[in-house]
Amino acid sequence: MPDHTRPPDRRATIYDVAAEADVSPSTVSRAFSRPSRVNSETAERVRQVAERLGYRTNPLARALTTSRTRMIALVIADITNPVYAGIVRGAQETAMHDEYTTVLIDAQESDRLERAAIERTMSTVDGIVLASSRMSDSAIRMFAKQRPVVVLNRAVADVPCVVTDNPRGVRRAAEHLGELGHDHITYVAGPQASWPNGIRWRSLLEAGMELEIKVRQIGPFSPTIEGGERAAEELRARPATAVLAFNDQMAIGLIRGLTRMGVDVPGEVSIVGFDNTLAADIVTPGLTTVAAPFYAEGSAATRHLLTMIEGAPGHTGRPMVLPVRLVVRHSTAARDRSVGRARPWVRRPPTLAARLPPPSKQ
Amino acid sequence: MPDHTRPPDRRATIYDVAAEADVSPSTVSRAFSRPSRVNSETAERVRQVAERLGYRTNPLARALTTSRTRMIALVIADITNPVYAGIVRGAQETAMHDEYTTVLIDAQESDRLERAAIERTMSTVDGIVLASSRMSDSAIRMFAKQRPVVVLNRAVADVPCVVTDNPRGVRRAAEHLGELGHDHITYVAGPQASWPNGIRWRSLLEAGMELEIKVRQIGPFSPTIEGGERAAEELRARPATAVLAFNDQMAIGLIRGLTRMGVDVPGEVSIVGFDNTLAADIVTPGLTTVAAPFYAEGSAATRHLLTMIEGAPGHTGRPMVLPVRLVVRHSTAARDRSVGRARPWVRRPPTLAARLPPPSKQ
DNA sequence: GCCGGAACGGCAACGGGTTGCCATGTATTG
DNA sequence: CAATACATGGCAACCCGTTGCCGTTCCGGC
Repeated sequence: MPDHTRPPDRRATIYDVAAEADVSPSTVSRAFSRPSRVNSETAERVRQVAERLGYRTNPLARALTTSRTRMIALVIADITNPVYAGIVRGAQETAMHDEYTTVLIDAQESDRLERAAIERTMSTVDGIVLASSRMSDSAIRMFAKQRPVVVLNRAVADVPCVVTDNPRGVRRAAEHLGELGHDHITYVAGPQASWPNGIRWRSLLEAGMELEIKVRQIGPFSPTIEGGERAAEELRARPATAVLAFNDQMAIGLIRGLTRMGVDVPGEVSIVGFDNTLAADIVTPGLTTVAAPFYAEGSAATRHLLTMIEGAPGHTGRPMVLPVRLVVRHSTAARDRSVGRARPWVRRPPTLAARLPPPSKQ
Repeated sequence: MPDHTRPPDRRATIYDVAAEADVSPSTVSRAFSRPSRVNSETAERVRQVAERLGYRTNPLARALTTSRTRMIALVIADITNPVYAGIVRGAQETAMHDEYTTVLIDAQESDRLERAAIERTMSTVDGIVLASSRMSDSAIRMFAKQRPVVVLNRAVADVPCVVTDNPRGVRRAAEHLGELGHDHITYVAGPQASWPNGIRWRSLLEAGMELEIKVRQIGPFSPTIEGGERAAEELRARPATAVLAFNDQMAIGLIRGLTRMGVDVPGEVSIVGFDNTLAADIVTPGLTTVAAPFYAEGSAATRHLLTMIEGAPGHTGRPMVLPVRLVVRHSTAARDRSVGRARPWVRRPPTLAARLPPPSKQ
């Protein structure tokens, strides 16, 4: 016979409470999980005893039979990327509101790590939000078969997805540059494996067609400040007057690289970024950029996941699309028509900003 | 009698594997958790069958008996603060290396939220790292009684702590400013509840004593760019030539605010920040700042926590101290002696950087 | 006074592993 | 060759709740 007298350091269980309140363990269980199923006076007594004994129901034991842990996993590609802070906040607040706990997994931009981490975590969570997954579509679908999954920032067939309105963002950026007199936009590409990178380029192609603006692409480069600086060097060989960068980090790298080369931003080259991270507001000149609603992304994806967990069918048709907006700052300006198209950049003494030190590692 | 023929969608259990491999469930269990306890050929066979059936041991079920979940909680004060990215990385990589999963909790700078989240999570994790906790010492000690806890960026009696060498960082900053000819340093304070804020000010008092530099404090201000801008306004009434800010965000706000007021940084005022966030390298002029080893902090705290979980006694003597270094950029310069002490700031036309727009929300 | 049904509480079988203890068979030792 | 030790594997209890099912009790209605 199990001995349910407990040493004082052990946490109280329903058995301890049951013994003390002189009811059966099942009654204690029901007093908490299905109060309507038990006499209100009894329930009250049980709750009093539980309180006195410091009883808390053990979520693990509960999960074992209900197979619900009230935990969800949020997988992000790179926690050092500030973009994810808002997403995490949105997801976590939404989850917390429904009394779910969020397990954050940082995949460190690695397909392999991402898979391994998910595999280890999957059985302990009720569902998964994949923000900017680096895994293949088929891998994602495989996970989606075993647990509710919502994909963020990417469209995967047969899996519920939440994306931002990349086409509209690109379109707005192109319009803005067009209005400033630019008739040619260079897209500085990020990682080829990145889904947003692909759709941004395609959207630019389309927008260019409609607005009668020529477009071209250079890259891919790493989606970092260093990547942007490398792109600046490449731009030296094939100058441009208007640049759309894959993200803010790269745009900032471009500003730096160009400025250091003596090219005036926005005087000679206009630059538009993507994401509207805090840094866009700090860099000189302030970066014109397409702002995405990160908090709303995390929140929407999580809310959708929670409804799926509650049993609703995942909406696997078209992805849910969230609106974006263009934030105009000082990195874009009217095209300088005095400068010839063929060789617009003249060597000139570095401007103030060119005295910036080379980027140093954090 | 339990029927262990399983529908194909259910995950395989040790019972399925046992039946298939023609051994008892306990042998399957041991084949994974204590391979030495079972014949190597048998173990191999079991593993093969398990592989074929796609068996994974259910961590919840395991936790129920072992009361080890191989999960740890990492509680941070504010995920939108880039400072925590490195800490999270360090913690997570260290945990992952030992096959632990990290549950990230964002307390959103709220004592209440922090407590509630920990309370809900505590029973499902083996230990907790509190990075910049906003709770009271006694609340922290209470949690520490129930689970292994390591505190980061704060010293709490009777609980293992990991801190950075704030005194040395402040000292190095003061020396640097002293060498540049500054004989007076103004400390721009962050949140009073913040432990680092207190120790930084006390360290500055001490350093000032030794180096014969006068010090004073203004604030507290919110530890954000806006807070820094507000501090800049207050500085107008009580000018300074050298400022040490609680963190980089505030330092950047100071640079902005002062520049907009027509004050030259570093010509008229030298500014030093704390943390060496990415933004310190992006702002113009580049921010001189005290760099903390975030990754190492997260890593060290986690490693210590893991040893405690494995049964080692927590080292509750002096906190573990991690080294810092001063990163000199362009926000500090020799004191401009042509400017009078009493009223150093002359109104003058805004410099280039003063054309910056006011800060806009993300 | 009898009957059907609701309210309430307990029993016992799970869920999926872990582990102390014992039984058997084999290897080692004197 | 007997005695002992060790290697293996199975039994069954246990971790801590949850829940289907059944027995009582009590109530209102006829």
